[in-house]
Amino acid sequence: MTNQSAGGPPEPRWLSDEEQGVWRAYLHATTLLEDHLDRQLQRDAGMPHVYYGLLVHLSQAPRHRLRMTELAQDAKITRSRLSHAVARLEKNGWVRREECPSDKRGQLAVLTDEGYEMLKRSAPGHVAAVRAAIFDRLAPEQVAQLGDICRTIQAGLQPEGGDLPWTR
Amino acid sequence: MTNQSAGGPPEPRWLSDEEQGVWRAYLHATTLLEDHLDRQLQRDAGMPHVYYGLLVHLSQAPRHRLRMTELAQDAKITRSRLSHAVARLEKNGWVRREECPSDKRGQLAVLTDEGYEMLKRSAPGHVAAVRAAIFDRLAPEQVAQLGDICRTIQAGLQPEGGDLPWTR
DNA sequence: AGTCAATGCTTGAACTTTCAACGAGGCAGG
DNA sequence: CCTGCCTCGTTGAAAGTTCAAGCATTGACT
Repeated sequence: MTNQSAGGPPEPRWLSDEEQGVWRAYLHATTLLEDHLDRQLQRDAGMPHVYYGLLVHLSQAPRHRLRMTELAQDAKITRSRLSHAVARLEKNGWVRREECPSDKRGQLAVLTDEGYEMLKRSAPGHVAAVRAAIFDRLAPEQVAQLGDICRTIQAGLQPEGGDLPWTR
Repeated sequence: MTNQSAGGPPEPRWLSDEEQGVWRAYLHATTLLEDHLDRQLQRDAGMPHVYYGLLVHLSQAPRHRLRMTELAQDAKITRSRLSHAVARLEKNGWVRREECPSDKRGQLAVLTDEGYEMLKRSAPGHVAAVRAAIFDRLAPEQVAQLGDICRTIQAGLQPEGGDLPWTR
C-alpha cells in the first residue's frame, strides 16, 4: 500500500535496507579500489590508472595503434578526455600520433617502443596489486559471479542500439 | 613450470583468461556507471556524485552535522578533497561550516535547510537511476553476492589496523 | 560540381582532484 | 611554562576532467 497511490507524484521506490547496504558497500569498495590503484600506478608508472589502461589497449591492438575514436570507445572515455590524455602521454614519449591514411580527419594513437617498455616494467606490479585486492580475496565462485554481475550492469548502460554517446 | 624459477626476478602471476575477462568487465561496468550517475546528478542536482554523497552522509548524521575528518572517512575521500568540496557546497548554500565547540581546530560541516530540500528534490531521481542500473537488472541472489563481494574487497583495502591514511 | 548535415578530433575555460606545505591548536614530558 | 610532536583542517599550484564550441573532412543528395 505504499506505492502507486492515486493523487500526487508517484511515491519513489526507495531501496530496501539490504539494497542500501549493498549500494554503500559497492560505493566504498569501488572508490577505495580506484584510489588504491591510482596511487599504485602513479607511484610505479607515473600516470593515473586510466592512462595506463590506454597503453594497455594500444599494446593489444594489431600494430600497437588505434584510431582515436576506437580507443575512446574501448576505454569507455570521451574523445575529449582522450585527446588531452594522449597529449600528455605524447609528452612522456609513450605514445605518438600518426595521420590516418584512409581518412584525413583521423588520427592514430601509436604506442611507442618506449611506451611498450614502460608497460612491461610496470605490468607485474599492477597485476600484483589487482590480484591482491580482488582475485586473491574472492572465492572462485565469487569471481564468476562478479563477472556475470558486471556484464549485466555494463550491458544495461551500453547504448547498444548504435546510438553512441561517444560523440560527446 | 612457469612460475618460481630460480634465477631472475620471480615470474609474475598473470591473470588467467577468466580473471582478465572479469577484470575488464569490472572496469567497464564501474566506469560506465560512475559516468552515468555523475551525469544524472550533474543534470538534476547540479553537482557530481561525490558531492551528492557528502550531502547524503550529512543528512544521516545526528544533527545534520559532522566533523570534517569524520565526514571524509565516511565518504572515503581525503580531507583536502573534502575541504575544497565543502567550499563549493558552501557557495551553493547547501552546507555551512561551524566551529567545533570541543576542539578549536575542528570544523563541523552542517547541512543547511536549503541543502536538505535539494536532497529531497533530487533523491527520487537518483534512486531511480541506481535502481535502473543495478537493482532492477540483477536477480536477488546476485544482489546478495555483490554485497558480499564488495564487503570483502572493501575489507582488504581498509587500513583497519588503525593506521589510517586519512592524514593524506 | 555544390550544398549541407554528420563525423573526427582538438581546443580553451571552468571545474574537480591531488600533492605538498602550512598555521593553529592539542597533548605529553620535563 | 616550554618544548616537541601529533592532529585538524586549509591552501595554492599542478594535473586531470568536463563542457561547449570549433575547424576540417567526409558522405549523401542534387
